[in-house]
Amino acid sequence: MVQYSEASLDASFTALADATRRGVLAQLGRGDASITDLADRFQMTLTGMKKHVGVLEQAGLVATEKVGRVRTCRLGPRTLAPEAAWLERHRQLWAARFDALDSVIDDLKRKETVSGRKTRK
Amino acid sequence: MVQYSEASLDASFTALADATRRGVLAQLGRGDASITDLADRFQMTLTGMKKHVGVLEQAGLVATEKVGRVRTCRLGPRTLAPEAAWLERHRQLWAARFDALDSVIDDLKRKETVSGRKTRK
DNA sequence: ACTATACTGAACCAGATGGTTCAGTATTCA
DNA sequence: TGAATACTGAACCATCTGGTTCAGTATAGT
Repeated sequence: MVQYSEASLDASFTALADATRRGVLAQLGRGDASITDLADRFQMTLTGMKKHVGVLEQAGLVATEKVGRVRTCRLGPRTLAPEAAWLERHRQLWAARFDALDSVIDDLKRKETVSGRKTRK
Repeated sequence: MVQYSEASLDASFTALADATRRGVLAQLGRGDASITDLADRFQMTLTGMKKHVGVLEQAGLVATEKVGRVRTCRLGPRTLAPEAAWLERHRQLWAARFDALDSVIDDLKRKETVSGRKTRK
C-alpha cells in the first residue's frame, strides 16, 4: 500500500500542472541537464528556469547539485508512485460508479463482463 | 495507447492540485451531490464551492445538471486515464534512469559518501 | 401570494504564479 | 590578471487563485 499525504500530493500535482515543468521532467528522463541547458531548450531566462526547477525540487521530483559554476539537475528521489496510486484508486471509483450505472441501464452486458469491467462510452 | 494533450493535462493536473477538489472527487465517487451538499461538507460558501466544481467541470472530471433549483454534480465523462498514462510513462523513465545509473552508482556510491561533499548552503 | 431555498454573477481581496530585468557573486579559462 | 560563463537574489509586474460578500433570479413549499 502506497502512502501519500495531502501536502505532498498538492506539491507534486502543482508541479505537474505546468507544461514547461512536465517538459523538464521529460527532458531529465533523457539525461541530466544544467539550468542553462534547460533555459535554452525551453526559451526562458535562467532565473525563470531556476524557479521551475525549484518547484520540481520542492516536490522532490528533481534533485540538483552544484559543481563549480554549474548546477546539474536530474530526476529526484521521489518517483510519482503516490500520485499514480491516488489516480488508480480514483479510477476504480469511476469504474465502480459507471458499473453501477450500467447495471441500472441494462443487465444485458453483465453477462459479457467476465474478465473485468467493460469500459463504457 | 492513450492519447493526451498538453492542454487537457494542464486542466486536470491543475484541478487535482487542490485538496478540496480532490476531496470533492472522492466524495462524488461515493455518490452524487448538490452544490449545497458539497459546500456544507467542505465548510465553504456556495459561491466558493461552485468555483471548485467549475474547475473540475472544465477539466471534464465532473458533470453537473441543474434540475429545478438544484444542481447535481457527479463524476464526469473524462476519467483520469490520460493522466495515469502520463504518470506511468514517466515512472518508467525514472526506472530506466536509475537502472542505467546502477552501474555508475556501483562505482561512485561509496566514494561520494566518503568524500563528504556536502550540498551547498 | 409569500417565504424559504438553491443557486448565480459581479465585485472585491490577499496572496501565489510565471515570467521578466538588473545587479551581483563565484568559477573557469586564456 | 582579466574576461567570459553560470548561476543567484531581489525587485517588479500582470495575471491567476481561492476565497469572500452582496445582491440578485428561479423554484418549491404552504
